[in-house]
Amino acid sequence: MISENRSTPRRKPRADGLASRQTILDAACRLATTHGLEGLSIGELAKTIGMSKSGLYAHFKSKEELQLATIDAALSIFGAEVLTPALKSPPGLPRVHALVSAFLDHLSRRVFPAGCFFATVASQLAARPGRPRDRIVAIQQSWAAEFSKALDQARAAGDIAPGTDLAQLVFEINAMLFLVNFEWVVTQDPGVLEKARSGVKRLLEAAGAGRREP
Amino acid sequence: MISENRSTPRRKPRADGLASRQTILDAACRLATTHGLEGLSIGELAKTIGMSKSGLYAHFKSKEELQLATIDAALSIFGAEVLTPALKSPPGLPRVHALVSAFLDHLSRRVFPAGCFFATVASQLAARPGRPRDRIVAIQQSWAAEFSKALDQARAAGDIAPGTDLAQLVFEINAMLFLVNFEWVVTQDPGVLEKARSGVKRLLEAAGAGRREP
DNA sequence: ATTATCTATAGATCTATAGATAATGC
DNA sequence: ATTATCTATAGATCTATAGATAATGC
Repeated sequence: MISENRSTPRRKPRADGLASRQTILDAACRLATTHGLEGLSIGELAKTIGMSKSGLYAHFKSKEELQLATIDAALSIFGAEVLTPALKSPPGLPRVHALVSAFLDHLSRRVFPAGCFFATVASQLAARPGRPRDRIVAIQQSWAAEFSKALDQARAAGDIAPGTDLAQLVFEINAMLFLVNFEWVVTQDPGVLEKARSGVKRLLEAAGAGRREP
Repeated sequence: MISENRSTPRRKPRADGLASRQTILDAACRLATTHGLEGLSIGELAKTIGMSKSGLYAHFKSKEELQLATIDAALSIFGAEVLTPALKSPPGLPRVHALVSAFLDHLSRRVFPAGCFFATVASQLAARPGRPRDRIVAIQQSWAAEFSKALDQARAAGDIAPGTDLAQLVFEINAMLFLVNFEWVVTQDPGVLEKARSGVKRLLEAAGAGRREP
C-alpha cells in the first residue's frame, strides 16, 4: 500500500513544462508591473509569449492561481536581485544602507520594466480584498521587517540613538522608497533616485546624532 | 445668416441631465478609488447607480472621456475638501502644516472610500501612457507646487533656513503622505496617520533649525 | 394649442475579448 | 501543448420613445 493516496504527482513534471511555466511567469511579472495584476489578461499574456490561451491556462487552475504564482515569481526575482545581495552586508547600519541602495539599483537596472513590482501591485490591490492582496501585504511587511531588524542591530551597535522610534524610522525610509519608485516610473530621471538616497542618508545621520532620544 | 454654423447647442442642457451626469461621476470617483480608472467598467457603474449602460454612455463620447471627466470630478471634490480649505490658512509654514493636516483629515473622513483618489490612480496609471495619465501627473505636480510655494514663503519669513533644498523637502513630505495613504487603506488604523503627522513635524523643525544651510 | 425639435434615457444588438472547459494531438 | 467552443461581459452603436422646450398659429 505504499505510495497510494498521495496528493503529490506520480512523476515530476517534464523539464520543458517547467521551463514553459517559467517563461509564462517571467512575462507575467513584466506585464503585471505595467498593467497591474488585475489588468493582466491571459489572452494578452499568451500573445506576448506566442502561446495559445489554453496552453498557458493549463499551467494554472484559475486566474487567481496565476496571480498568486506571478507574485511568487516576482518575489523570487526581487529576492535574487535586491534582498539576498543586501543581506550579505554587515548587520546594522551598513545593512540599512545596503537595502536602500539595492532597492534603488534595481530600479535603475530596470529589473522590472516599470519600477518596483510590489509597489505598483500593492497600490492597486490595497483596496481589493482577496488572497493576492493578502500575499502582497505580507511581503511588504516582511520587507519592512528587514529594515526593523537592521535598525535594531544598528541601535544595539550604538550607531543609532537608544531612544529612537524604529517603527517611525522604518516608515520614513520606506516612504521615500515608495514615492521615489513612482517618480522614477513617471520621469525615468536618475536624479530622483538621488533624492531618496540623500533623504535616507540625512535621516539616518539625524537618528545617529541622538535626535530621537526619549 | 446669423447664428449659423455654430457648434454650441441651441438650448442649454436640462437640469436633470446635469444632475444625472453628476450622479454618474460621483459614483465613478468612488468606484475608481477602489477599482482603479482602468478597472472602472461602464456596466458595473451603470448597475451601481441603477441606470442602463447606454443611458450612462450617452453622457460621454468614449470610455476615455468618462475617465477624464471622472478625474475632473475627483479634482473638484479634492479641491473643495482639501486644497481650498488649506489655502485659507496664512502663507508660509502654517500653510504647509494646513496642507498636511487637510490631506490626513480627508483620509480619516473617508472623502473617497479607499484613501486618496489621486495616489491610487497615479500608481495605477504611472506606466500607462495616455491622456488620463498625463492629467493625473499634472495634478500631482500642481499639488507638489503648492508645497513648494508655501515652503518658499516660509523660507522668506525666516521659518526655514535660507539654504534649504526645497525640492528635497517637498519630496520628503510628499513621500510620507504617499505611503501613509497606502498604509491607511490597508490597515484603516488612525495610528498610521500620526506617523505621517509627526514625521512631517520633525522634518520641518529640522529645516527650521538651519540644518540645511549650504 | 399645435407642431416641431431636442434631451435624456432604455432596450436591442454588434464585435471583441474575458476566463474557462472539453476533446484531441504529439 | 493545441483547437474548438462556451458563457459572460467589455466598449460601443442604433433605434425608439417619454417628456421638456421653443416656435408658431389661433
